[in-house]
Amino acid sequence: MRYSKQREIIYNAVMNNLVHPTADTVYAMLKAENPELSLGTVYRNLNLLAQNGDIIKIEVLGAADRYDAKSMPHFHMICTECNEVFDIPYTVVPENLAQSALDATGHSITEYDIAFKGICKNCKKKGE
Amino acid sequence: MRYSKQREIIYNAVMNNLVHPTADTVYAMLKAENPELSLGTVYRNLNLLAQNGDIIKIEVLGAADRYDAKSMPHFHMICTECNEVFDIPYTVVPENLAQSALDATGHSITEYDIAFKGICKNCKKKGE
DNA sequence: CTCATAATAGTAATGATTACTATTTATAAT
DNA sequence: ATTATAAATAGTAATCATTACTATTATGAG
Repeated sequence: MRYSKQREIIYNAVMNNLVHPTADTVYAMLKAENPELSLGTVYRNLNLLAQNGDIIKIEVLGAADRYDAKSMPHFHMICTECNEVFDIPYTVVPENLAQSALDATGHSITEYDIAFKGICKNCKKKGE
Repeated sequence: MRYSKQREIIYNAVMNNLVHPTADTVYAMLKAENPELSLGTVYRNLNLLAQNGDIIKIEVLGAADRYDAKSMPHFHMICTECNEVFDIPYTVVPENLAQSALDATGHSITEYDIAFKGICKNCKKKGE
């Protein structure tokens, strides 16, 4: 893979971002400083970086995909009030889940993802 | 909600279908016998029926939503070989998952869905 | 420095789904 | 039964996230 300035700034944008940005968010963040940047380039590089394992891609039901700095594997929860995405540690799910499913159905599970929905800590506090 | 012939045949199509059809599949199934049927009508009624609790809507990451006859709550697994969707019983997941997540993060989980991927029983047999 | 080709910008296309609007139709009231 | 009203439809256009396409630019090996 050849170096490109665009890929570098896209990678940095994801790494330095606290929230879990969508492709469009990354594009908007960078467009001001890089007016010639193309949305297609953002998509292509985010997917390349995710394939490479440099960042991770979070697929969200019925909404735009989000990208995240690479870290421990974890699940995600989307807050139904503020629409922010939060991390849920891997450890909340028992390790034998795939095995349980195999035992129950005969189908071999190679991967699974859990999409949590709820009210985040912050919104709960506000609501009181 | 007022009666409509279209809603009736759409409902029956889902109930009598063994697989988990997409809106487009339902449309294709019915179009031959009902040439004036509109795809928008299929979508609207599938969603109405799902809201009503008469059928269930299965949201699939990166693919068209699927609909299913109402039954015990359960999760779904999509086979990466044949793309068919199979049921995974609710019981493979421990009941306290939402509570574990709350304990670990402070966020209140109101619902969650698990998307399983793997190789189904049938494809596994074929592969041998 | 030169050249092959990877990566880009900009735009068009895609696919699932929803929105819109004129027309049709179910059903409650006359 | 007739009519009136509002819900439902057909058909089409619009939306939104994403990918595909193509001419141009730029990386980096030789």
